[in-house]
Amino acid sequence: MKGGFSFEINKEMDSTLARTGVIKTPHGSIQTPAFIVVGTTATVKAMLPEQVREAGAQAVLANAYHLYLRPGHEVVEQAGGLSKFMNWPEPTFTDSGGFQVLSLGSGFKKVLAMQSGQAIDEEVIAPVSERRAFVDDDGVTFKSHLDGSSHRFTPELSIQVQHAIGADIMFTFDELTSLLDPYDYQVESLARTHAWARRCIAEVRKLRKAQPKRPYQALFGIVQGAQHEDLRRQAGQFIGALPFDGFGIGGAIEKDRLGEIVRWVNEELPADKPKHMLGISEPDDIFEAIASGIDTFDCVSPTRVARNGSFYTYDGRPDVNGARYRRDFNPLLEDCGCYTCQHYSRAYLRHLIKAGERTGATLMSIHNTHFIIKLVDDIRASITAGTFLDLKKTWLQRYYPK
RNA sequence: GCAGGGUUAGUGAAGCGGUCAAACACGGCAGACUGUAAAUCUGCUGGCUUAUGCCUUCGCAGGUUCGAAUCCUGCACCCUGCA
Repeated sequence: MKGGFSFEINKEMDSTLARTGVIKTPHGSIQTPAFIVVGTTATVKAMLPEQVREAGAQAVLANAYHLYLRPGHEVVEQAGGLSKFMNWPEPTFTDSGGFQVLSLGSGFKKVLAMQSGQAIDEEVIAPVSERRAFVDDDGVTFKSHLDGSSHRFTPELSIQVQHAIGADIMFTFDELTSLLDPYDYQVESLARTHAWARRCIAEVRKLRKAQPKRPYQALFGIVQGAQHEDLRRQAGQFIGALPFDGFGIGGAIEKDRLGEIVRWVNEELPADKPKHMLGISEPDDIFEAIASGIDTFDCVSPTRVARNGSFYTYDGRPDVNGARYRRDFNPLLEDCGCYTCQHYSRAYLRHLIKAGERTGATLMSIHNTHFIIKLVDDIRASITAGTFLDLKKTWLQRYYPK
């Protein structure tokens, strides 16, 4: 226990790296493995905090870059911190803004999906003239997506912003590369991310010393290295040797090799600290990540996809906009315990989404969030019961039929 | 009754002799979405289809022309003025 933060492992599997545990933070505990719902701008899009809670969420992850731009991290600080500001009295995380190095930089306007074997052409990396984020060794210059104004993020500023926002768990400022960046660039970028990790630690020490009465805010170091085993292991060793409270595994990962890559990293990282995987939530990825030692993970997908009409079922992820649902008065998923499925039909939800009614986004988000959290709850229970591998096999066979 | 204006694909609306199966918007259909520039984006949207291909379409009927959604005549309906 360090100032209200701790991680305790309850059950470890023999045959895989999967485990259950509890992360304790000043705002409460997280039973792991856990899906952390994304609330980028201090709100889970289209959902009230009560609905997020009722869907089973234990924690929310917001974004430093977005809150720095609007409303300003100092506003969140003055409000009493993220939890109080957004009326989410449970644990919170903040991402460092590292993702925006890619999404506004070389990945600007590009699909950042973790697909392998796709056609590789110039279209996949944004030309420099179109980018809104530019990296150098000291930091990143962003052009705001809101008004085009220039902003400079450094590891120090990211930590200052995250500290002001007041999340229980912060991440180091890292550079997220594209899978398509050449090896030489991955090496260069990794060195930069490592230098930044040290600077983040120095900065957080300074802030803790200056404000000793604040609730403890944990800092997780991020491991990069793309799809290269040597780089991933090197990164795991380097970041793992630094005094972080936990770790984030991020960056470009070929979907098919997710489990393998996470295993490399987790073999290098200290086993007794929590591991967060950034940006995943597809069922197969969830099973792979957890089997490879991941304790928590976050993703925009369940809520983003919900707003566009897709909903999770045990048999895949169809789209309610389909004409076949026009007169389908069944719930999205039979026997689903979520509020949406208890009260609304596919026909109604299809109508709401088609009509652009915000309630549609809300109800769809409730279902998808509930579904993914329920899946992770079931996985957690299966690890405890020793049936994880059975669940993994039967669940995935049904969801992804050949 | 007189004088103008109008009638284009599911809807609205461009086009005003050939390059028009007909811009564009919406709607419809299908697909995408993995640390949220995402209530967004992409494709298709007369029929048949492998098609640089054929067939049927621009109120209705007829005509001019090598060629008409585009010009002329008649008819039908709608709108605006004046009666």
